[in-house]
Amino acid sequence: MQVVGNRSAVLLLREVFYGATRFDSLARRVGVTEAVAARWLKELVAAGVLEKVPYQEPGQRTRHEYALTDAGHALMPVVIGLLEWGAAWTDPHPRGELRVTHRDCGESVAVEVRCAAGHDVPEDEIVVTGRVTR
Amino acid sequence: MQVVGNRSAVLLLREVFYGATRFDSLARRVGVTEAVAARWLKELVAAGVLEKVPYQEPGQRTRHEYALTDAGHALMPVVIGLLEWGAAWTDPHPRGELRVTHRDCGESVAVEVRCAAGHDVPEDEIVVTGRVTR
DNA sequence: CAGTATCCGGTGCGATACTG
DNA sequence: CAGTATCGCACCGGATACTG
Repeated sequence: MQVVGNRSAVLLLREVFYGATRFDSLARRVGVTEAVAARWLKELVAAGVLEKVPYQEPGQRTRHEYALTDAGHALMPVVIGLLEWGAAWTDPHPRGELRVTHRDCGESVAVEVRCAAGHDVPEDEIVVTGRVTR
Repeated sequence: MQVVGNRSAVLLLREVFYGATRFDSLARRVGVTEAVAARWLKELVAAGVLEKVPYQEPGQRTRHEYALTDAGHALMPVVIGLLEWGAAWTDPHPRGELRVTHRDCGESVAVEVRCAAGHDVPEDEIVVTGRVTR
């Protein structure tokens, strides 16, 4: 929650997932000031979910882009789940159709809960153990 | 993000998922004051992810418990995904082993990204369309 | 057990301005 | 394009006290 307990941070993460990589674009798309974007990007880098990758376009000066680390990629199911939930349970299609699809077959993707044995696990078959109900 | 952009709110949601239902227990387990718990529980009820259900134990006075609505249940994959991520990428096992398992087979559960055609979708096969990269 | 009321310090963030 | 610096207000949330 230290990482993801903040609105702006999650929104920034989402934009990187969408494909935005540059500071300016991220700040504008999330709708925060540069100061705020700078702060949370720094925090996300410190938390190890984003990293600044330098790159060079021919004839251009060196730039760097924000990219997901392994830990960041591992968070994407959560982002996708949130996306899905928003689409299903909040006001419909704020603007413009957004689609998340499988490149190879064109079908839309969704998150599912499955067990290690491969079963689809409906929520009422989930058991949580090891925590005291004080 | 209005619903889930807040640390305490997500933590409260998690505790309900874990099985806590009563005000007192929720506040204590999340580690916030009653005032804070009251505020976010109210917000979560207003957002339609929790509801207060009255119940009666024989010989006891009427009480009510907080329960997940359909929208709340739909958020659980996100909570589970967060749980999983925390277990995999942050400091290990803060205290006490917590396990999330499939009741029918005992295997641990995880969230997976799949497409409507049933394929497992690795992250690099995910395509996001319909959003301008300004 | 289930909250409500008040006080008050910390922080999130917008606005604005400036730097390489 | 990629930030940093400062100001000021709104809001988050702890401590404490009180109610049904």
